[in-house]
Amino acid sequence: MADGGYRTKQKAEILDLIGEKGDYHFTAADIAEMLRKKGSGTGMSTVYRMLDKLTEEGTLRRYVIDGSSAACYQIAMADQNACRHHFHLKCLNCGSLFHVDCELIDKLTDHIATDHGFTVDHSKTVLYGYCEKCRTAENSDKGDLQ
Amino acid sequence: MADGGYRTKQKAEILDLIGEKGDYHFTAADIAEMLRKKGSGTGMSTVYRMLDKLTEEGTLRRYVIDGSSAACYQIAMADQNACRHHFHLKCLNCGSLFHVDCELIDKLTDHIATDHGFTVDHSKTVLYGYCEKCRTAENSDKGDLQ
DNA sequence: TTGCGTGCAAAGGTTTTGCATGGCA
DNA sequence: TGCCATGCAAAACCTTTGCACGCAA
Repeated sequence: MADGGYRTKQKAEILDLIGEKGDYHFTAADIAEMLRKKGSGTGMSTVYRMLDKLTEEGTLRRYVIDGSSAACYQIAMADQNACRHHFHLKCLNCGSLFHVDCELIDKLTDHIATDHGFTVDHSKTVLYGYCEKCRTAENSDKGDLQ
Repeated sequence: MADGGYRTKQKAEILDLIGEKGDYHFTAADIAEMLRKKGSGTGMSTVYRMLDKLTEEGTLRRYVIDGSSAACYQIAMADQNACRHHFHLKCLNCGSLFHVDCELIDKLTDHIATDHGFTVDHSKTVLYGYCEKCRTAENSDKGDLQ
């Protein structure tokens, strides 16, 4: 952890929880709640300050998913290349977020860059649609729960 | 305007201002300020309610650009059918929205549906990144101006 | 000891909601 | 006349900030 500052209990706890999340995304509130459940007295502002710092350092990545008000964080993959094959699918019905590794996205990215002169940033991009479970339900029930 | 409700002065004013923005994006606060400058007494909640409704109708598209706190809106020009083979590319730097027709999107869509069990809705999906003009600028100037 | 890190509470900004009133059809 | 639309203010939310205290180095 490229963390220049002091080593504190709170930092360790937060980093631990982030590690637990692994490849999965989380919000500041998620971390705060997990801390609370663990009996830690760590406050909201500390969580935000840590997440901010880690994001600036490049350890985390921050993104805002359309529709939700709170920002999501996720461990940043080591380098750009690792992230190139990674994209996010969000179900408009149940709200699930899927992480998919796929080489086809690479082709698409290259094509867009080459033929359309646009560099796609997959860390900021989310594909919206309907997951398998909700695919059928979509037709009958149009109630949006984002 | 596929607006099922009543025709009111406020609606007309807001739609007018949105029209003035043309292809360009704006926030709720932008609209509110423009209204204020025009001497309109239209309130914030009315603006939000209109933007919400127009977004639901598909007339507008809503984005949350990473880093900024307020949501952006922009006229969604094309209809569902036209958008099927259609990418939306939004530049994170200059805010331009590009519409790109490309057969590769079909391959990607099919692949995701078949192999990942997820139906992508392209009318709701925007790929974020940097356009040709901003691509070089991004490297030299890392200061985010969203 | 130095000064970063933390906790609490308050402030800030954006968006939503409740409720009474106003205006369109 | 019915019912949607509006305005205002308050609330809800997420996030940031100020300040005093605690703790790592």
